[in-house]
Amino acid sequence: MTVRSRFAPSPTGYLHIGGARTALYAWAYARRHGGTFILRIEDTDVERSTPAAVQAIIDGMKWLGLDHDEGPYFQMQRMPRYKEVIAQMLAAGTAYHCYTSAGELEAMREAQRARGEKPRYDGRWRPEAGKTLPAVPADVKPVVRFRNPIGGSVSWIDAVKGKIEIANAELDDLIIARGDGTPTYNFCVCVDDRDMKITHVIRGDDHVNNTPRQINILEALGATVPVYAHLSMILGDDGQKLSKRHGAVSVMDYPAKGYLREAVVNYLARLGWSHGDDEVFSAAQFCEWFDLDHITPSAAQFNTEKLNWLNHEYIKKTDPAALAALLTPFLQNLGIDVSSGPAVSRVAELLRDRTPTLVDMAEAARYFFVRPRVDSTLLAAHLTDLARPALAELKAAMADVAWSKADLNAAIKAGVAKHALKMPQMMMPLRVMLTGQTQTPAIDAIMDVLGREETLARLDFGLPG
RNA sequence: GUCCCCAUCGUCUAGAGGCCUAGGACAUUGCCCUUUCACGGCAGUAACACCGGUUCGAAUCCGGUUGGGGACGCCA
Repeated sequence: MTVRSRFAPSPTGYLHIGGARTALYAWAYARRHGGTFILRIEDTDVERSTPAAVQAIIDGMKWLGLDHDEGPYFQMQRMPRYKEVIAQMLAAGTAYHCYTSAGELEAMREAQRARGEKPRYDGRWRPEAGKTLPAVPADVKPVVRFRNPIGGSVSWIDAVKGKIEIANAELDDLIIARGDGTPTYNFCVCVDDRDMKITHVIRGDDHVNNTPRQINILEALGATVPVYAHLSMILGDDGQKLSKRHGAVSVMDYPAKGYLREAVVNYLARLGWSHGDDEVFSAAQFCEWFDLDHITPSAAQFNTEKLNWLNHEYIKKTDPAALAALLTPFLQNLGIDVSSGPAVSRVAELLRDRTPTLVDMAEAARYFFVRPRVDSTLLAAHLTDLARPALAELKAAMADVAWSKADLNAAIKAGVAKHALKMPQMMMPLRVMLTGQTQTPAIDAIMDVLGREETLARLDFGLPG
């Protein structure tokens, strides 16, 4: 059997982190088994669906590197097909017209809730042998309802959660076509999954309750029931549910915040799935390893600190030239003119080990391109009278020292030795004068990257004579 | 209210009856390295929600309790 998996988002907003993980898993499963990954846009909610959201989903998947083999299919373009199937079901008696108005339905639910019952349709228009149906009202456009089996139960072996069984008594006759004739979600999913020969449905946890209904419809259609794998939700950093109000983040926020694709994919892959003790692995490796058996059934809390760590791991491994290309837009965002300073790759190489995101790196890189304002109090805290003559001598010596890290280092050490200073007494004032701060990479390396002219220019600050 | 799901260190997780005095990773603490800060290295703190049962033996199986989450739309 060839695996056919799908990602079927509804285009009502950006691709959020939970959706991204769902897509990643469905994609990886297809890749793992040499199968087909299908993108299907579930846009039957005309009110809320937008072309911008479709684009956002496609952009998000593209950034993550999740390529689809088929689609995108749009449900709105499959209307004739749905109507055809509805007509067949009506003819076969697996569906029927219901003239109960929306208002009546609401009242019914209200009464049921008041009685402490589970709200559901009471089946008043469901045809039964020997049953007299109400008179058809003239002013109501009927909906079409699925004729759900009455007795017994529906069960399936969920690839993540194990066996789940739900009594048919819990299910009512759901609406599969609205008064205006447009089909509804649960029905479209069934027709599509059947027509597209989906073998594995990997989707969010919130669909567990829809699954028995879909299985019933699939069976009424004479279709094969796919394997279901329901993924638990991702909680926010604070353990709260992710929602629009509560930091539901778009995947595209991550590149904007300076995260690397590899890190986000790796993090998402690892959030809710595991392969022994492996933590850092590529998308390709993930595709080789991914299986449904090692997906965690419980909800997972997003942990930005771990993402930061992972991102840093990837940044440390990225070569300076590639890093420079990634970093440059972030520098420009800070209003930095990259042509005004050293090669970005040299800066990136120095900063690589110390900054977990590209945003952090860009901020840390500022003084390489923009001469810092040196706080006199800060300088005074590190510049002792003992060091002044040594620094002045050093500056003079630097006019002709060979401009390499090693030679600069030697010159500094010579000064330290000659004036019987401790290393920090020399290093710290240099650091502050050169960068305006006390936490930076090695001083000789900074000078090397900054260049003779710029270094000497900066050493004018606060130095006597 | 009804139904469904979930439950191992603060967090992500390993674990599919003995390999577990519960392993890894992030975070955290201490030490080392060091030219500051990092990086790196080493060490430490830290968990099987609770109660019963099955078994020679349970984190692992079963039941219940508690806690958390989800679903009950002419939304998807």
